[in-house]
Amino acid sequence: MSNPPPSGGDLSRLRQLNALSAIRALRGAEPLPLSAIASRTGLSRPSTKEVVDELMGLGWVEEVPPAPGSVGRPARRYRFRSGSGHLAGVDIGAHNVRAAVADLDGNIVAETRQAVRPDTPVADRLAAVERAVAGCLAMSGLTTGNLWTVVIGTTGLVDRDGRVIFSAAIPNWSGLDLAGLLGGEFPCDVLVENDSRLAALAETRRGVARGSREVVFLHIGRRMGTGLIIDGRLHRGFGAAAGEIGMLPETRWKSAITHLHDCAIVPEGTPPEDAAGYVLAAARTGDPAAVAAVERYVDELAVGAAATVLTLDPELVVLGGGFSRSADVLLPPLRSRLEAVCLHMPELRASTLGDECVVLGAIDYAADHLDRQLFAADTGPALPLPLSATR
Amino acid sequence: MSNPPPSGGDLSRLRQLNALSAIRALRGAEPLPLSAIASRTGLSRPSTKEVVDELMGLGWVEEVPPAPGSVGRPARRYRFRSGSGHLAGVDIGAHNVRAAVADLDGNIVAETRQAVRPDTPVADRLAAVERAVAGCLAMSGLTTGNLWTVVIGTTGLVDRDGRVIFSAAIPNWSGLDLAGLLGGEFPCDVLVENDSRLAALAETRRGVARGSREVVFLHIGRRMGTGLIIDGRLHRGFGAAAGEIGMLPETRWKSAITHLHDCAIVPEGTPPEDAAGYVLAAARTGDPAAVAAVERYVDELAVGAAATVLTLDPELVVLGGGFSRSADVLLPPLRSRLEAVCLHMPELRASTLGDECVVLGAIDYAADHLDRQLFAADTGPALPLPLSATR
DNA sequence: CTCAGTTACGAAGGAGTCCATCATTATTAG
DNA sequence: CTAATAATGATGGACTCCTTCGTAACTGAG
Repeated sequence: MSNPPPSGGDLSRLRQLNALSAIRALRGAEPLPLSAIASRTGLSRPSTKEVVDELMGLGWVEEVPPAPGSVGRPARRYRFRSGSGHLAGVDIGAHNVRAAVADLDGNIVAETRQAVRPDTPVADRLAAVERAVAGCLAMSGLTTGNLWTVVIGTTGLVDRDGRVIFSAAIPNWSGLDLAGLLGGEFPCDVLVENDSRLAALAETRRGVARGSREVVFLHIGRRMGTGLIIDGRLHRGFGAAAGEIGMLPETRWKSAITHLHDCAIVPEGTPPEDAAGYVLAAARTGDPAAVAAVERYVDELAVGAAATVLTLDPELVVLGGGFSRSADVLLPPLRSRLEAVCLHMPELRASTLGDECVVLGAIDYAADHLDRQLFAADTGPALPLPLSATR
Repeated sequence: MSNPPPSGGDLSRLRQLNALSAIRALRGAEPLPLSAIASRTGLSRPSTKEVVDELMGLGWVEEVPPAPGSVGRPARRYRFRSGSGHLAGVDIGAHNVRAAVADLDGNIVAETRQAVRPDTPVADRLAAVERAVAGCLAMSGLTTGNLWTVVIGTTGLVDRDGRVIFSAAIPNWSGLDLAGLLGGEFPCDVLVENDSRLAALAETRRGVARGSREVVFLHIGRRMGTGLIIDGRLHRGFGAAAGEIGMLPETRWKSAITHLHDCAIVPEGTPPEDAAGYVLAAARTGDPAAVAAVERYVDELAVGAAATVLTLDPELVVLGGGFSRSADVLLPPLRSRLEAVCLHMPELRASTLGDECVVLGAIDYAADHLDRQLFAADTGPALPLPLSATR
């Protein structure tokens, strides 16, 4: 008997809604005087005062000194206490384990990186995760008790309980119950998500896709993957397998990289991980063999990209991943391939976030999680949260 | 300066929320006594009474005679006045124009069909639309004034303003401003949507996909198309071109039908539109040539289906359209093709709604539109609606 | 330095909504 | 006809929000 949500309700519920409304007005904004909060929440001035006082009592909001220099009595200013809690984001890759800690507004306060190798044992990799987070906390004078949410990004498919269903990039990673293993280390929610999806999220929040609600993030590198933003939110799919267009043989995504690796111009003895970069660089200078190899590579890339774009009809396609540094070489041919088949051609842009994009996306996902807890319109009490304990 | 929504607000806003909560409890349910409404809305009994009285005054709710046969004072019962407004759905196809009128709960009260031909001039087709709707209204003793929303479904791409961007099935249909042309005929919102999408919606509301929030609807027939339900809602895409995977040459969707048409077993002189049905029927009896033709057809169908499924990872794929009557023949080979590539295999089901599915979907879309107007949490006044005028 | 002008603060009174409680009423079972 | 049952209707109290008005603090001109 899952009743439809109460949604309306008590007087106290109204107060709660107004408090959330005030938080929403204050989040990520400059310190605001009461009158500004009032106009943004639609409340009257006295009511706003009462709400803000309550939020100050709970530790959600703090007062800052008034701004001088204007005529009239100076207005008291308030701001969201973004430092009253913190979020951690982790990126577990084959070669690196990155971590970052941010405040509740998503501003990064510390960041660390640990080098690992693809064959690093699982236990060591997990230990590296803990060291990376501990390092961030130490750098910012925090403890795990200050963390409200931890988000882990990793390669591979992750089910909704935080288990790695399948990962090709890290040995023995498949089947690992990441949320379970790391959940014990932190006294808060620990969420696990696919890395490409988190990167996609970061692009819509602080990257080139800011403001777009329908975005396809195309991860191009030694492996290819996609992250989908639909209606402004991460799309996971029913079985957490959304965006796996590369499984379709017709896309040839798994073998596409060979067009770059096997290019004749690559000097003998180049390490395999550098070959693609070499060819892309050569193509930029106009080397005919390199250009031809890139064209063949993009031919393959474009099939899966077009399938994704035709299915979803996004506003924007963002190129990310290791090869996105060579976007100037890749974008024009990709654009012409897509234009040939797309009814509605999306914009194409290259990511500018760099290697931290997954960690940033993890932080953004944690912030979203907080928002969901706070603003879920149809849930019961939403306000207390850890704060009541930490103040 | 689009302010973030007020979301909280006034006392009257709280009353409004509670009124909506009561409507939600009453919608589509049996007549309910006050105590049941109270427990579903979370309100106290006296408050519920007040809210329901107000809703009766506005015409949203009506009282029905108490149910006898139980001990104690009989409880007054209330129900949503689903007949206080009506919704119209229209399906404009190449061969038929269908219309239906339903009450606010989506129960069909009248339905009509007009035969047209692919080469019927645009003006005549539009006239048929008006006759079809007028017929429904006449059958149920209504006028256009009783309509709260009209939804038109049609083949082709439809932009968000209700213009047909492109349609291959109906000549001179491309570029037509359907919403503009038909909007003048009705004193209410007129929405236009792609027919496959509406069929998909109908499946999730009253068909085999009821209860699923991630659904791919595969329209198979002389033309192929898809309708996507993501997170329980129709996905249109940024440029209204979502689901057009058939544009990708690798899917060969446009030529797939020839495998059925050109099958050697089709008797000389069979009209083209019956050839496919003949082959599918023959395949059911085990005719080797027919089975082989169907296999080849499904080979082509499966590529686009797999691309859509891999991109979205739905819970369920519904086969609809003319050929879905032959689902027993088509499903097994399609299933094996998908299982070969899908990481997470969705369920496969055949539609059971039949030819009215687009009209039903149009009605459901109209009901959704009403819901959005009513329950949009973040909008200002939501309650008045046409009722205040019609009571 | 003083005073007018401006802007924000704070308190008081009023209105609307919700809740808990209790006496009353209508029906069925025996 | 009486007892038991279950819903109704009315009263008073609590809470939140709004409007209004007098007061406080700061700027800038004379």
